[in-house]
Amino acid sequence: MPPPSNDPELPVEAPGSGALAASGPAFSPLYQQIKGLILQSLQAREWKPGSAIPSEMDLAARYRVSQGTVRKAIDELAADNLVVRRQGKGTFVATHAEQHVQYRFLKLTPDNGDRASEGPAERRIVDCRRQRAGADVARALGLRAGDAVLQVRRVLAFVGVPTILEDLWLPAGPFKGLTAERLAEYHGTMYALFEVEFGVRMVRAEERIRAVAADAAQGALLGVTAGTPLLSVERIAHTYNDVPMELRRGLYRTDTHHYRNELS
Amino acid sequence: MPPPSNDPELPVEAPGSGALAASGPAFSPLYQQIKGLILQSLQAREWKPGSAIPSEMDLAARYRVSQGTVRKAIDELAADNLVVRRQGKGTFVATHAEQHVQYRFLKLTPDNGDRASEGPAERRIVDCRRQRAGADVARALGLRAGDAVLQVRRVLAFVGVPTILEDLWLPAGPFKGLTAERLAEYHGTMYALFEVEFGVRMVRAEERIRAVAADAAQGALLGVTAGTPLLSVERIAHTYNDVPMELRRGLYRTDTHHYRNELS
DNA sequence: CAGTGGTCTAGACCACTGG
DNA sequence: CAGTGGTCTAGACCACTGC
Repeated sequence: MPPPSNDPELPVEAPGSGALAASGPAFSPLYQQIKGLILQSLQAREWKPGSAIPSEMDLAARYRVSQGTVRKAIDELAADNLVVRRQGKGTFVATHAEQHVQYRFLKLTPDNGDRASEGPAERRIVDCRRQRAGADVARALGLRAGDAVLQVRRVLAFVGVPTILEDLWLPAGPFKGLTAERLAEYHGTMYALFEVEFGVRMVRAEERIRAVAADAAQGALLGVTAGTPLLSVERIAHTYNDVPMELRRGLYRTDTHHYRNELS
Repeated sequence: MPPPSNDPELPVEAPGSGALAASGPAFSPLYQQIKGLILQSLQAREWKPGSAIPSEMDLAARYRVSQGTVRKAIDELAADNLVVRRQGKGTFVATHAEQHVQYRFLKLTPDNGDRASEGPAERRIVDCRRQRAGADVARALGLRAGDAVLQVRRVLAFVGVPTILEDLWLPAGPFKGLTAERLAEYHGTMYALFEVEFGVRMVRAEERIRAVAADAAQGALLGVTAGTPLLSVERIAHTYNDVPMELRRGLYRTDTHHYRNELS
């Protein structure tokens, strides 16, 4: 088979033939384009979280490229945690539910032992209300001030000790129908619920961490005295295409737990 | 060319031919073995930090494998930040010096703008002494309690504001001759100095983060009142082969800066 | 222009999974 | 056993760098 040869179903081809305008089109390799196409199918929920996507051979046939090219595209999707490869079985759409790694975004770990040894966290929904976004929340979520948002407040406890106090803000549109009851009923992480009930899959997040002093109300909920140093973890979680879909502010007690991070 | 065909210079071949004992040898692909060989050369400083390693073709010839196999090995080394690829130029041994990313392991960022906009940190060595390792330090560094270690204390300031107070412990052996003077003289990050002066290249680190209250002495050095919440960042940095070579405990002011982390 | 890493293909074979 | 992802090869061509 001769090189790519502009087949149907293939998007534009960008390589450097022909005179280029200033700040040229910036060559994009084939496998990147394939990655983009697969990404579109993921966003469109053509394949559901947890289920298998077509085999590399099938995708190669669909896009009229070699298996190796599809492979490289999937390699990157797997590196981005959008997809999970399982030898002998297939490639699966990543999911927060049923994933070995529960609490994928929670980096708090008990000082001795791992999180698994603690058993599941005990969760208590303190509050869940609909309100209008302030300037900060609106900016973080890409909304306009005054747009409707849902605010959730909850406490997580480990082996009976309240350890995390979290406030979440979600855009009201995509999460229409979320109530304290549904949050309380659901068994599994919040992000799993978002996937299953609202079709919103969180893909990436960034956190800003600070040390703060607990105020009286926060102290009461966490069982510490006002003034106790706490870790403030402000997180913005994104769906596909880097669209922000959640603002979360956690206050972590760090007397028996710590935030663990790997650098390389 | 027929498959691998057991040439000289190649290490053992593990594939699944022949009867295997219980808990079998666990098949190791060729490119992993090549990666291991290149890693050995890196550790042996066969190629110095910042200089180029042989081209993929040369390495393929040296190890009697195809270019693609070398490529995959180097891909992983690059993903581990041990090596940097530069198209058209070659593949280079990664280095803390002369690296675009100054302060590769420092995740503290000003609340507005990036670290570059602040200009270089002002560094002040408070102390540098030789002492015996306590139990904690010994355990972290893989030494025995009582072994000689160097302790360094310093303060980093940004635009005139003292922001970080750090205590470091280093095994005395590999860092023989390190003094406050040499630390003060050196222009560049500490990890660059370790590379250049002592041949110790830090490759990976893990951090445990907590919120603590400043005591009087710490507050004085950082210009805050006792009791101010600070981020406590305990880091263990490793050289090749996951050998721990530094224990560092930083106290970060987070009134104008934050610890930034990406999750995926 | 030669040399480097980067992309793409095609085909063979291996390891793992499940029926 | 067939089907999947994983490895390895060989060769062609492309994009980037520097002389």
